[in-house]
Amino acid sequence: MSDLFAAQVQGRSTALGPQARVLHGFALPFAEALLAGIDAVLAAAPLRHLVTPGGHVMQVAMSNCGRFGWCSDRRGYRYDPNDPQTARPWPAFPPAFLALAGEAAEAAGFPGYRPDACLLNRYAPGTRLSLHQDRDEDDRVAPIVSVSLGLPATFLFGGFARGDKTVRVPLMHGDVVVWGGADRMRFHGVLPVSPGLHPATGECRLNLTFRKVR
DNA sequence: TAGTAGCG
DNA sequence: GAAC
Repeated sequence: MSDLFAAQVQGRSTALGPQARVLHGFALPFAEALLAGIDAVLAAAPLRHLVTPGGHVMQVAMSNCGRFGWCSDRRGYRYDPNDPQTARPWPAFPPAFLALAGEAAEAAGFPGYRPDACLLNRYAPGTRLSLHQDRDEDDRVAPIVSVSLGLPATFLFGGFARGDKTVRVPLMHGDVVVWGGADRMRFHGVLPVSPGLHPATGECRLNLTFRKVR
């Protein structure tokens, strides 16, 4: 068994790599505040389906909050301080977002985390996100903090080339995945979400992905 | 290659 | 899962 992917369970966390881990249930105490924050963000910056540079409509519905928002269109991927749909700045971080992101990062070995962007993803049943790298940030060392809410999903965590072997990580409501440093540029994705009904979110999975763009 | 179609 |  490879020690990189050995997935050693230590209490309520599972190692996916030297600087990548799953914090099981870490966001549960924050869930109510996070969901309220999501509602507020989406009221100002509605979910939308972005188009990839290849011209395909993404299955995941997205929005953003924070200083920068991740955007995609036929011209490429980028971070924009404004919502292209409204020409207005993205909503500020709800306070609970920053608290959770900082505490989760610290628990995973990244103290002093100060994200400046948060991508909101909504996965309806059947929705997937194909394997990719987060490579549009200037800072490629600061961790990604990914929070799962609602319906469960299977996270794919791979290597540094698309074709590398992937590990399947079951993620439930309240789980947080943190990867940075040497593991920051690993490919990752999400398998199609199975239909279901979750008390917190209804018929969908919600994901918050924090990044440090600058 | 933040995706799909199409074949084994 | 490989090819595009």
